[in-house]
Amino acid sequence: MGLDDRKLEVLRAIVEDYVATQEPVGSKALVERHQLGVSPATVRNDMAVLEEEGYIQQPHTSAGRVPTDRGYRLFVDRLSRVKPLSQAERRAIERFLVGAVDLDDVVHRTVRLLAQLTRQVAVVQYPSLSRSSVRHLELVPISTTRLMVVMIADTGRVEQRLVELPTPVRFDDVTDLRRTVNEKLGGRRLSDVPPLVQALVDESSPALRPAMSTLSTVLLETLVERHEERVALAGTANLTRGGVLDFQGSLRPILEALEEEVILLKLIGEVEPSRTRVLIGDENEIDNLRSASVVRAGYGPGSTIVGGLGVLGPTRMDYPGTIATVRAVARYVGDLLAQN
Amino acid sequence: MGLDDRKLEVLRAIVEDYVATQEPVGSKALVERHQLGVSPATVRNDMAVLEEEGYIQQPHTSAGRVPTDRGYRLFVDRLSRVKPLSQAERRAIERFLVGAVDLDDVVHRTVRLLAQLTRQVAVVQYPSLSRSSVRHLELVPISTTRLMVVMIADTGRVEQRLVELPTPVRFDDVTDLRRTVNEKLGGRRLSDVPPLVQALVDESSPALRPAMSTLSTVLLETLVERHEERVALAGTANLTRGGVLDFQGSLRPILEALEEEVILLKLIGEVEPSRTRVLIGDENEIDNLRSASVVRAGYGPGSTIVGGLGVLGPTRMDYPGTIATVRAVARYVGDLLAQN
DNA sequence: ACTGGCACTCGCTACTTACGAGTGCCAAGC
DNA sequence: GCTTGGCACTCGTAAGTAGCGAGTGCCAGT
Repeated sequence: MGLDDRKLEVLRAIVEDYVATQEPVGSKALVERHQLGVSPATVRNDMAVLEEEGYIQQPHTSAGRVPTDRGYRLFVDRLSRVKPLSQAERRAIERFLVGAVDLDDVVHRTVRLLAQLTRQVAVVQYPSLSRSSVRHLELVPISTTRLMVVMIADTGRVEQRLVELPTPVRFDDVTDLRRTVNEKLGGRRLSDVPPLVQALVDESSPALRPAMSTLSTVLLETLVERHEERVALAGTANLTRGGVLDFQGSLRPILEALEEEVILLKLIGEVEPSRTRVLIGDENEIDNLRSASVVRAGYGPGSTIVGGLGVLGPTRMDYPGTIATVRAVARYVGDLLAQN
Repeated sequence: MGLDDRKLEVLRAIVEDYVATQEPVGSKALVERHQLGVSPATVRNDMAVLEEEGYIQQPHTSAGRVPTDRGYRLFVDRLSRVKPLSQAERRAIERFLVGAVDLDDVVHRTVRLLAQLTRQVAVVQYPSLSRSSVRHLELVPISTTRLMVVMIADTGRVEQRLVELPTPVRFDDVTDLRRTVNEKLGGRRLSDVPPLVQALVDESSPALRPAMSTLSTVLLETLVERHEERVALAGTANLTRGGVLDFQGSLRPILEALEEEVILLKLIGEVEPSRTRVLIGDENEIDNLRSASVVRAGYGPGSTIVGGLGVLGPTRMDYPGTIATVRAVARYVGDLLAQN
């Protein structure tokens, strides 16, 4: 498959023009807007080859060409030049993130920032508990048979949950329980907690065993099984930009997918070390999102990764710009977390 | 304005048919589908009057009639028969809400339930802090200059926030601080807290005064100013039902409004004692939502109200059904909270 | 290998026509 | 005096037609 330099150049031009205008691009317009140094007829021949190879496509016989998912993929992998952030963007990021008081605050600001900068739907995963360690476990007696357990992770995540005890406990008992769980679990990675829990019960004094038993069940539920992961979402209104043309006619499936936390996690949470990842249309595993693209990156203090963030938009998307923004925001957030 | 019984009956029929079919309803169809006992011509005369009074409207000269906001209002106020919940709905509510472990859990389940039952966008406000009392304030030392303050309200709300202290404190100091704040603030209504805070600082020992000072600033910020109120949202995908016909062409403004927590609060949070409230189209204060209707109710244990919940949908909405559902869900949630 | 020329395709717009649902009005009837 | 059947009228929608033009593929010439 002979894709010489000019053909690649033509593909790049098609992608750029189509992204900018949202209209199928023809040979004549291409030659006019880019300095390709050849005639429309030549471009047409190149386009015919590109179409044969599946990189572009005609919506109807007598229309211009539109990139296919495969075309975007090639563009992203080999043709897109890195687009440095504008000064304004850098400033926006800093202004937005400075003054966050809280992990919650950081996450919310970040997700809104991302949505605003990319003009797309933004998703930010909270630092994953499975990649966090227990900093402290606090037990707050609410009544003699009720405890509020608060887990504070080194990533700043805080989870709390009410525990209904089978037997009443006294104040001193709570102190006991608190000391025990912190001794055993403090500093541990969340993912290492489950096997330790049984020991927790075994080693506690007989009188406290029932209490410790329910307590540890709840701990497991809360920390490992249930809201293990959380996400924040913003910018759904951006889906309506560009008419209903993107997303093959209906926002329905997209909105439905975005309602499911599980799906968002799958989308944004499966980050591999330090790479920015782009999923284009069909490459997406979720059926409802086959007409969308995702750009995601991992973030975390230093070079470790504690969570993912990214955006979702039409396949017809400004990839270079979006990738640059997502990457930059991920880095800023990582730095911010490192300061704690 | 002579709106005799038959005219009202005609209006009701128009609303019901239009809601069901989404199409302007004509005199002939009306007579066929409802037993009005009169001829189409008579109905036409009635419709002319109803139109003159502003209750209905013709999209175009030669089309049937469509209710106006005013028409829906009259319908809701005087014409709609209460529609009892189906057995299936009752069961759904119970099944959905049983087994909630947590306030967060309750709110999330509720909002999804509401969205599913009404097939509309659902909004649930967390129990308002301003209507809550402090049950307990926990201070967890993270380092010598850092505290995690956790506030547990009687409504189940839990708020936490990291505090950066100006001076290092020892473990005993934290115990002191904890005792003091709980003595002064425990059991107080959140709305009564601000005036008490100054006393808190004044009465603490000189050594702890700087720490107490920042602590109380943060308390004020967290409890009163900042996330004072929170909301959960679900069912945005339901906006796409019925084409883009509802909402005068674009989902844009709606989605934008739903992104703003402040707006959601205004929408759902301003509940007055025990009444279910319906806002139709223009009655809505938020410009972006002028083409939508809101049905909301307050909820809380017993007859007190701690928060609001409701749904948002097209003005062309099944009001009786929606009202019944919102009311029922509010009651169930209230009962659930009462059990704590 | 590139280019200009050319016939061809086909979606889009504009225009016309036909249809029919729905109306308002009026004169007749209960 | 309300109700009713009749009837002319309006007007949005659907279907059909024509012309335009962007864009193409192909071919012969350089």
